[in-house]
Amino acid sequence: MFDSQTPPSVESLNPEQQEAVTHLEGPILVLAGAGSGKTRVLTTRVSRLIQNHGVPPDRILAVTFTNKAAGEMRERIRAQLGRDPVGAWIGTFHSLGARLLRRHADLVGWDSTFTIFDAEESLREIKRSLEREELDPKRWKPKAIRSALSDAKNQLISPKAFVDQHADGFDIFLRNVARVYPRYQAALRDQNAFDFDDLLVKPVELFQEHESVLARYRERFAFILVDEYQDTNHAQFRFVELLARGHENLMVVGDDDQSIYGWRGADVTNILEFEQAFPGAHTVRLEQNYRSTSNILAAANQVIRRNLHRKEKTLRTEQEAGERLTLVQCADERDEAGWIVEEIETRIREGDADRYRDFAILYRTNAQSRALEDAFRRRGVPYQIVGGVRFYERREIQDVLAYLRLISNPRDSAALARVVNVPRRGVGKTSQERLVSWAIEEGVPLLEAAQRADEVSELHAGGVKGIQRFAELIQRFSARAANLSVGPLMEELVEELDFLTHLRDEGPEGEDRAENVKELIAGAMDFDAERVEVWEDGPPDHFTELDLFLQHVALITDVDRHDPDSDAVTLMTLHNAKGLEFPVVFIAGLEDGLFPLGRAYDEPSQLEEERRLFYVGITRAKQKLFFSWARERRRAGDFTFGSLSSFVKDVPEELLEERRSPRLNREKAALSRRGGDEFGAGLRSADRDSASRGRSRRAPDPQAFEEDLNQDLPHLVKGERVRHETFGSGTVREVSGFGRDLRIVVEFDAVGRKKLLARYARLEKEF
DNA sequence: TATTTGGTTGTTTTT
DNA sequence: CAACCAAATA
Repeated sequence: MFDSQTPPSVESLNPEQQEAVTHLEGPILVLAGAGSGKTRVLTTRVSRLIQNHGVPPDRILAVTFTNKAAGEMRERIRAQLGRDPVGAWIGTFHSLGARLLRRHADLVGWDSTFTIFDAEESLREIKRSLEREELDPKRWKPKAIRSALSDAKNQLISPKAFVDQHADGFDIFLRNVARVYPRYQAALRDQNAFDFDDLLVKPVELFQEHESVLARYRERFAFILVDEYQDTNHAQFRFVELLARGHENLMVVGDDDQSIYGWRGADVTNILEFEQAFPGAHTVRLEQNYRSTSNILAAANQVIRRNLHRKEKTLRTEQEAGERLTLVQCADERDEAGWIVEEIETRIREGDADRYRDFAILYRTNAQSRALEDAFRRRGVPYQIVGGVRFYERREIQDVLAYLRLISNPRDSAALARVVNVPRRGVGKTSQERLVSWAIEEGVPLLEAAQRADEVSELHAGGVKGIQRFAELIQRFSARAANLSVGPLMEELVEELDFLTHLRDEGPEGEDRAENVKELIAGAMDFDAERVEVWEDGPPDHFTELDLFLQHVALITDVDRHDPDSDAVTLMTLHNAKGLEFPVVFIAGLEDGLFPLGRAYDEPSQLEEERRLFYVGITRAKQKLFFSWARERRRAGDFTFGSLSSFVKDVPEELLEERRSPRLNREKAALSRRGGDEFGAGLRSADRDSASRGRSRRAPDPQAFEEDLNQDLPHLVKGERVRHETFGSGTVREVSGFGRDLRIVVEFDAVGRKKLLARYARLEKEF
């Protein structure tokens, strides 16, 4: 579009875009609706700052939501400028945080060769902390603790502050979190590790506690731009605020209607109250959509206007109406998947010049990908799944990475624990425990203890040998890492461990695992440290390429790995679809209870977030949008009957074309032919398990399903008196959701307030 | 110490 | 219907 045209022209931009692009100094908020060309605005502004205003690229800081977006931004700026904006910092909050910490870790009490713990590793560490506090990980769910810790960190609440606040509080859960937090944080420090949240929190701490450092970066980053501002949390806000105060040359771009990360601490008020936080801020609204047909856009507008808490805006388009949206009713998730694949093939066959890569299927939960994947496999249609079981989270990948982590950071005990017995070295659980306690007694790092395993009297001879062999190997590779790049290093390591053979011996999945490791090595081979880190005056010599590689893989996401050039249908969650666009989009699983999720009915604000997610999904589509839902779906092992999502009911009828899957049509026809006698040989194999439960005998009428769903649940009303088997008598205080997800809050006379799922609680009315 | 078994648990969404 | 984990076995 721009090619290498310089200086970047603003003539092809609309007046609002021009206003944003040519804005020079002071705070500015760009409310950019979906598909309104915000990336173009961001890149053009950066290019112009450099080209027309002589701003040196290294005075610019741009924050994006994904690494991929950062890469694209840099690429487009390069295209506009005709050269790379050398020295400009463009990246995600997390990668920029990591970069800062590489330089200043010592100031916050860490070492610059720190390791980054992913969510899984941090969960293990929390378990260890729980055990050390003698709290039962069964009773206190590590995941719940992790999310509480994450919330605390995102609120910039330090361990000390958290303890002050909750250690003597009335909430037992928070009291326990207060016991774990300091332990957990100390464990991270001992291992010279940060978790994801620390990458945001610690830079803020760094700035707050070291004024001169802050002053330096304030001075340096004379222009700051933040994309997807609606999804920033408090820590991120502080990060930006600290840097921008003073010059306040801050441009934030976002859309409150696309705020979908509230559950992980994102705070919409950041965008809603930007003008208060930065008085005198200029505001520009981009409401002209360049992406979707007017039918699609009209649907999006109608859906989102049901939300009460938003900045009023309406997207416009000059595009023609295009096809109507299609709503398809299916029998179950297999039928749905089959129908989608079929439809894709039909559209390609009929040659609307569509390629596989023009299609995307979006869904609410990762679990839904399974049925879809099966259907694509069966039909031999190329697809790529983004998310779900993430590549870097696979066990074999994590194992190889754990070796590398330990090689790079000898204090990483978590990594040691993970692989000291992989492949088997005869070092079982008890040996490991003995080694750990010896290390603690002697006060030496775990890896040193491993080297001196022969001094640990309680260890068996075989164990000692295994441990020492392991420690020796790590040491040897640490030395190699200094002057060997990652690819070859990893290859040598895997070779030495005979890791691929080890994997292949494991069973049927072994070959796949071996392939994954090969892919990892291949990736490491073309790893280019320059992509991760730009050191103005060359990399300090205590960093190896390995260190940077590990940082890179810790922060890479699945969306980053999405390859838009391969000709395959994209399957991903609605969350992952943010910022992307496709000519044809399917939104699958549009049933109440699934999308919106049942528990979203607890809180109006949660329901609004779900609706924004739906809005994000709709606005991904350029030409054609499909909705699908299934009357029956297997979820968590058992069958669920569903009804059409209430969200779809907000889409005006005249925009919708309704269809049934061929299978439903056949069943319906068969049914009416037999005049209501539903017994028979006509059932297809997919129905058999449900038939065996005697369910598919019922007329497949959605209304009937709905009623059936509720029939054995008591009809409960606020204020009513009920009786529970164990809790005794109480009064109904709150009723939300319906069907399977009917939830109630009961104030019990004896035990107080409880949240219950009616499905399980077996409440009886009391008279 | 390693492997198998059986029971439990859980499904939002992710940097 | 997983995947994960603890206890029971080989």
